[in-house]
Amino acid sequence: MTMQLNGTAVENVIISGINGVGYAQPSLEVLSCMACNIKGGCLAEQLTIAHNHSYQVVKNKKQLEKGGHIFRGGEKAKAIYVVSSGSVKSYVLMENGEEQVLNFYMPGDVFGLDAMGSNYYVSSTVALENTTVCKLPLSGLENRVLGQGFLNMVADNLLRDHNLKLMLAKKDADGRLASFLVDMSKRIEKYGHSEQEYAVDVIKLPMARQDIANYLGLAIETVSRVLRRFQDSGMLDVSRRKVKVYDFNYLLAIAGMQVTR
Amino acid sequence: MTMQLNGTAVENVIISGINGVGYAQPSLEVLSCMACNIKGGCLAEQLTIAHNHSYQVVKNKKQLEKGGHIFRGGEKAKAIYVVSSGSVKSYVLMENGEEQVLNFYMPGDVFGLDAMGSNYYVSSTVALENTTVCKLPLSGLENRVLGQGFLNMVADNLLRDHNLKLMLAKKDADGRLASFLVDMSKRIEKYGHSEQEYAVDVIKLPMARQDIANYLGLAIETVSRVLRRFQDSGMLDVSRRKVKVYDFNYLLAIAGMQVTR
DNA sequence: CGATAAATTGAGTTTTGTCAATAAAGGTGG
DNA sequence: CCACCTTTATTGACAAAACTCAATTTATCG
Repeated sequence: MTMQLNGTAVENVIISGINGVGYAQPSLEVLSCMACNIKGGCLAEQLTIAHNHSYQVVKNKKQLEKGGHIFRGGEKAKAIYVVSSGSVKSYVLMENGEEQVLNFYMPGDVFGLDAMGSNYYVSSTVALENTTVCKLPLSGLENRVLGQGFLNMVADNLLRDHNLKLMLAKKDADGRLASFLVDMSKRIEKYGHSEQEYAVDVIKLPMARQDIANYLGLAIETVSRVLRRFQDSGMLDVSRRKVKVYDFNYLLAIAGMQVTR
Repeated sequence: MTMQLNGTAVENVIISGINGVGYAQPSLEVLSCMACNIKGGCLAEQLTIAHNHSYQVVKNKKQLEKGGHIFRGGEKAKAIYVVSSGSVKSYVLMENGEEQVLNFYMPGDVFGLDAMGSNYYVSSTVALENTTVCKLPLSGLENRVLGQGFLNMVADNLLRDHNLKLMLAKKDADGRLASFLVDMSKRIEKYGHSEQEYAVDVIKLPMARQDIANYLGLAIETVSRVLRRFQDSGMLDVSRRKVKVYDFNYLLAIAGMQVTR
């Protein structure tokens, strides 16, 4: 069962760690890895396997409602998180009260890495929709043998940052929006939403226009206007938070260079 | 002795790994860790200590002339680097031939992390001045026990990226330049250049104006104009690549929020 | 169905980029 | 050591892009 408190449900799933096997508690599996829709390469699995010869592995699955915070900047903490379902944004509050969005996290993405170096989070994270995340305590992480999965994850995070830099340094708003849409499209299909509409390049944006604006360093009006210009060109169709892309190559051309592995 | 080839000098320093001690080859120490001016926390040391119970650790110290490349995007490689002295920039070439500068690396900074996840570098790196770097082969890294130093390093890299995002997302050029100067100032004093002029907030910029522009996503003319405006306000003095800061608090105010540990 | 929030659209202003010319610095060879 | 040349940086005038302010339309939620 789950406990409702402050809009989040917490369930501790304890898995006996005997050489990676032994997932034998069906009643607890509702929110555990077996039910997780992350296809392959979940960091939690990597850390579990690296760790399970001597300890039990505790995984905290948290369900969050839209708008619920996972953690806030300044909080003392030592854990990283994986998005299981839904989506998350991370941000910092500027001195003028505006928020700068640092990243969006989709299923399979790891966030909270900035706490690795210290005991405090620098950014805040909030669910953009009803979301499930998997909490991975960092205590003892420094003494574990880390798998290639961990290194890949770190590299992925750095690559994504590189891409965001390319987005932000790109001078015109068109390029930023195009890059953003290409990135979102890739990250959505990466974990294979099987609904039919995702097969025809339909991008479902979980975040508000203001979030996109704060992410790309643009005014919200500029985001609207660029999307309209894209639509008027016939390249895509925008209806609120659903973007149907008809000419993905053109979108790529406007986006320009992307850094990939 | 060092060998000159293509503007780079390569020296392999082999250190017998016996529980972290045993640095007993004085003739080889010229370019090795003992002579390294990185004060504390060099990643090379961290990896050495973690590794040296079973293998010899080979460190490749490379001397580069200004303009010499450490690696280029697309190259197959598995190594990360630490700046020992001098400075380095990383960049990617855009399809129009312009380069987007991704980062500047000062003594003690680790670069090349984006190769961790694959066998290929995505960015290119070049020395901004006469520079010494320390090469750390990545082969076998995934099976080592990683220390807190490694995690701190990764977290530092992510934090720096966060700060760059804040810089780039900041709408006005003044804020970007101020953030950039604050960041450079901090990173220079971090490793304590002992020359007197560094004590009075003198920032020696190792990169060209065009590099700053490509880094901040601005036109080179805008960089010049903003620096002149800063100078006209009396806050600082610019003479070519030397910036004397008289009112650091005012610079901080213009820079706005910075993410720190 | 109404109220609140989110998104779009328009008009005018500010900022930044582009193009072009000039100035200053650094390197090279006599 | 100096003159020349090349590179780097600065400055000005204009054009283009993006922001701000304001009003309107469209969703969302109770």
